[in-house]
Amino acid sequence: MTPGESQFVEEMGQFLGSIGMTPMAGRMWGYLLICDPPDQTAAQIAEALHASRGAISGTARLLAGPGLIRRSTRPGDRREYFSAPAEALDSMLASAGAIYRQMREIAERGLAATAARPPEARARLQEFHDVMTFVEQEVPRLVGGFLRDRAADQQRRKEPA
Amino acid sequence: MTPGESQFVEEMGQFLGSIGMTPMAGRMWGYLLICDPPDQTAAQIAEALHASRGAISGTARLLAGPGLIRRSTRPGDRREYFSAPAEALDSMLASAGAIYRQMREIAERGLAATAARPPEARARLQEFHDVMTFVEQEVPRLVGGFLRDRAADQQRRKEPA
DNA sequence: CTGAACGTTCAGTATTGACTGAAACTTCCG
DNA sequence: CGGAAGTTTCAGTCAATACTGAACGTTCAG
Repeated sequence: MTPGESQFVEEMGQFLGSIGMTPMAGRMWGYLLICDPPDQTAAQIAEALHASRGAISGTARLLAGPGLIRRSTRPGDRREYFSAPAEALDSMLASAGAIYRQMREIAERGLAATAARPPEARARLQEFHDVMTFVEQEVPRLVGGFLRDRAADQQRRKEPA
Repeated sequence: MTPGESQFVEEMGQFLGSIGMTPMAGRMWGYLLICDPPDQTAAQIAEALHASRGAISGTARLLAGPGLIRRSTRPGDRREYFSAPAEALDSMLASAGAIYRQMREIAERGLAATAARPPEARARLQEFHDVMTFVEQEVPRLVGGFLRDRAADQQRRKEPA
């Protein structure tokens, strides 16, 4: 990796670390976005990131869970290959959607807990809940549409009329 | 606070804590969403949350920065009042937008750092960048529209034709 | 079967950082 | 000018947790 690439990886680490994931998850995800070839073994990643194998193993589970990376194997090759495929963006934004869902659910429990209160005391929480509900429904739809359009564009570029 | 309300506050704390904010920020924000009256002094909040005044002070700065809460004063009253007004939702979603902006910026630096690479090696990062750019632009617009419609609805309810 | 390569697990470590509580600062009243 | 009420700041403490590195389990080659 060039210094610039290394800095990109590190920035991804810091950023994802700052929003609740581990720094290593950010580094690994960032590295898999720019590495060549796109499929890398755990050992390659560990060396590139100067990290222990244990950290890679744990982080791989973390990222594979929500579908941010893909694990694949090859016939006659015992090693496991990791990659950050294009579909991962769907997964990533779905995870982001899960955040909104959680907030909506918390708001619902809060509304239940304040059921005895006068409406004006619950108005703020109610609005919070309504906005979360809206976002939870509409944002995935919006982004899904964008991804579909984009995929269609690229298809069209390959097979021009 | 009833046990149910207290649990809601705690859940907000855990949740915001899990996505990069401090637990105290979540608790304070949650409490301000359901407290009565809606304006509370630092001392009242500290007592309700069983927290130190120092923690409230620091957290108040943290939340007031991105506009999640409002600080207000009253004539003849040296105390400061905090509240989580409806406008705060705008601010909150704007902050969420800031996350997408940061990711876009990081992606742009990454693209710059990999400028020498062949296009297919940069495709994943490019797509990531494009999606972030789209989300950064369109999500605030979408939510803004919802909030505007909602405000209009409530206005209409107050002044029926 | 032996040994190597690979992956996982887990105890230990080191760092981060959230919160406390006391001290300092500011503002207003008598 | 005291003094009280409110707020901020900051050093210290404590818990959480990200990562390391070694031991273990597993799969395949010779």
